[in-house]
Amino acid sequence: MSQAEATVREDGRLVRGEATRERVLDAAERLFADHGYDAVSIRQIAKEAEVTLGVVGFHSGSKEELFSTILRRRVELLSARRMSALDALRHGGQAITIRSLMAAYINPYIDFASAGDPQWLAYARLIAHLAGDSRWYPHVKDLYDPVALIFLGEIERLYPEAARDRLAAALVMSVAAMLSTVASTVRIAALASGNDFPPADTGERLASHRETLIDFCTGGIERAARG
Amino acid sequence: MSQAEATVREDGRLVRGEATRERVLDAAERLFADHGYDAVSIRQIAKEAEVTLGVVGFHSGSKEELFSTILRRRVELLSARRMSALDALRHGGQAITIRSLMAAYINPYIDFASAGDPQWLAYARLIAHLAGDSRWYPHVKDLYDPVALIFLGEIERLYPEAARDRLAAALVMSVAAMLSTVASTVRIAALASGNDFPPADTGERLASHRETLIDFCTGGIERAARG
DNA sequence: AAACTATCTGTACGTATGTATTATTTGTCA
DNA sequence: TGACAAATAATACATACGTACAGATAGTTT
Repeated sequence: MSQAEATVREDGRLVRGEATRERVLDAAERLFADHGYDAVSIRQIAKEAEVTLGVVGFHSGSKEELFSTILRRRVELLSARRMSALDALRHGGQAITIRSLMAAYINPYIDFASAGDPQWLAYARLIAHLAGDSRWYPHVKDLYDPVALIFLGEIERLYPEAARDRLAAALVMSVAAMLSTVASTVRIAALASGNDFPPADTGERLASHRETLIDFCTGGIERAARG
Repeated sequence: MSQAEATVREDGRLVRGEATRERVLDAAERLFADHGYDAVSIRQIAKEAEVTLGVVGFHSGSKEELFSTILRRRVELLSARRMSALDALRHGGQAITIRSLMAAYINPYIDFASAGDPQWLAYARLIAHLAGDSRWYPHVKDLYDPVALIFLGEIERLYPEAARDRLAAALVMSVAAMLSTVASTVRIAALASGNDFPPADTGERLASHRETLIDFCTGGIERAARG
């Protein structure tokens, strides 16, 4: 198990060792996002974090615990943003549309990923790795499905006549589209320009694809629901 | 480099060693699809193929060459199906629609993945791993982008007023939705049913999501193009 | 200041990895 | 049938891996 659960003390300064712990988590987050879980060694993480090997284990336990910690570290904030956006829709007076619903789900993710914080961008790209590997599905189920289920419920209210598994499939497809937008800005640019490796300013490009993504998911779900 | 380029000889029987080579490729294909490139060792592949360690290297060269070979092995057939479906549209008399276009792109993939051949299903799931890892982008660019670019050209002809990078983004999103449908049948079923791990009959479930997928991509691109 | 404990260093262990190499077998063809 | 080459087996090698642990260090508390 990982030690050091507390984060800040009363005077606001970090608890002893907490800064180190966060450097380790940040480094691991970046590396896992770049290369995936298995291609990254604890020694690489230690070097990236400018820390000795033992420190990684001390602060983060085993490699799987470290990965799980990274996943959990930001999910709460992401889920909270999504839920508060949804609550704003629910109590906004106007009727909920599928577009406003998808915007409430997608915008927090794109906001965090494109705001300039490289760690949030890394986290966003890291999540994209989870989709392809059924090994992480238990984590996905725990961390991301609860909110997804709530949004799925809202979608069902919009299309009461549509089959539930069609809507569920369409939502999963929307999530895949969202994740791929973050993971594949390079491919999008390459396809659009014909050039091989256009310069990578991921943050800006992401923001520029936000509307396209929301439109795409909106139209996709609408059409999938219609049948 | 891998030896044994020939496949069959005049009498139709396999060239000596070719059966072994295919067992190795099949085993590696399954394992890579299940666990990803880095989580699979050459020894596991050898064991799965019921072959000694040296045989893998003899027939398939290095691990990266083996992976590349697996990717290349089926792409030609997949691309050919897509192109002939597109040609049928072009010379079919009727006007091309975005839905028929997406069906031409998606159907061959879903056909292969759901027809019951476990190796094609493995290949289909393997491709889903490529999207998240920029390390394989050069292969994606060589193997899959050429056909994707042709379809992108057709999409542009349908929406001449739409920005090209919006259409490119929408196409990449469609591909992501397609891949996730194969990779995430479990998650779809879990979200739809509320149960944790519904029984996995991936082939059938895949086929049942075909229309939803095509509808989703159709509606998504339509809406993304409209802006 | 002294005792204490969280944090960090350095190193070691056992195992697994990708690849190369050397024998041995097996099929093929002159 | 005998020679040759392709195919398979067996082993070795250097390196990297995840993890554990004993000792040193430095903040904190009494």
